[in-house]
Amino acid sequence: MDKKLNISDSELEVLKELWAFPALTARQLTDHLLERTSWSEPTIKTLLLRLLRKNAVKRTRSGKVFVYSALIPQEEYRYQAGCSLLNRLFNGMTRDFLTCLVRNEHLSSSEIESLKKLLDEAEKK
Amino acid sequence: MDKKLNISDSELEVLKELWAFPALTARQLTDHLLERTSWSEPTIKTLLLRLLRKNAVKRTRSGKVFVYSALIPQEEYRYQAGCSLLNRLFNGMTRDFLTCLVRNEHLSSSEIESLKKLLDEAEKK
DNA sequence: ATAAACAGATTACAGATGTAATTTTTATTT
DNA sequence: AAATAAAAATTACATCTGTAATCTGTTTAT
Repeated sequence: MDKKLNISDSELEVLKELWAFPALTARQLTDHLLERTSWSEPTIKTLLLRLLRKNAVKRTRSGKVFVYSALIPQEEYRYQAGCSLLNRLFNGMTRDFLTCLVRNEHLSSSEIESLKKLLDEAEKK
Repeated sequence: MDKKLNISDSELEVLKELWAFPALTARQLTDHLLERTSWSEPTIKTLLLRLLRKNAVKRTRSGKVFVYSALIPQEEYRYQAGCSLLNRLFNGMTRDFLTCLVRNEHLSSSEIESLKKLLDEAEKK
C-alpha cells in the first residue's frame, strides 16, 4: 500500500544526484547541481525539502550538518515510471513501444543486436 | 521549432478519445468520457479548451456545433513521450529500459518471443 | 413567443511545480 | 564576545493542473 510517489521533473534531477552519490550533504548536493543545472541555491534546497516531505529522501544529522540520501531506489522508480508510461500511452504493450521506436528509426542495428541478445538471455532463465 | 507540447495527464485522456475517434463534437466526446471517467461535464469542456489553447486540438464549425479533432498525431506524441522517458530515466538507453522490465519479470516468455521477432524484422530492412 | 435545453464561455479555487528571495539559526573566525 | 559566514527554514509568487460551478447565448419544443 505504497502511497503514490509523485516526483516532479525538477525533483527528479535532485533525486538522480542522490542515486549517483548515495549520501551527500546539502552543500555537496548543491555544488553538484549548480554545475549541472541553472538553478540557484535556494531552489535546490526547496526541491530537497519537497523530496523530504514526500518521503522520497531522508536525512540524518551527521555532526552539525545533515546528510541526505534517497529513500526510493532508482531501480524501483524506473520500473514504476516505465510501466506508467507503457500503460498510459501504449496500453501496457511493451511491444507497441518498441514498434514505435523502430518505426521512428530510433534504434541502430547494433542496438537492435544488443536488445536481441538481452532478450535471449531473459528467455534462457 | 515546435514549442514544447505539454499535455497533462487529464488532457491526455481527452486527446486519446480524439485519436480513437478522429472527429467528435463536444457532446459526443463528453458522452464517451462520462462513461470512461468520473469527470463532470464542465471538467471535460475545460480540458478540451485547454487542449485548444495549447494547439493540441483544433475545431471547426459544422453547422451550429463545433467538431474537434487532434492536431498532434498519436504516433508522434508516443514517440516524443517515449524518448523523453528514456532520456530522463535511462539516459536514453532503450537497453536499460528493457533490462529493467526483464529484471522485474515484467515480460512473459511469449512477449519476449514477440519482441524478438519484431527486432528481427527491424533488422532485416 | 416563452420556457426549457443545450452549447459554449467565463470564473473559481485548491494543490503542485518551477523558481527564488528573505529570514533565522548555528557555527566559525577574529 | 562580536562579526561573519554558512546552513536551514520560511515565505513568495506565477503558472499549471485537477476539478468544477455558473453564466450567457442559442435552439427547440410547447
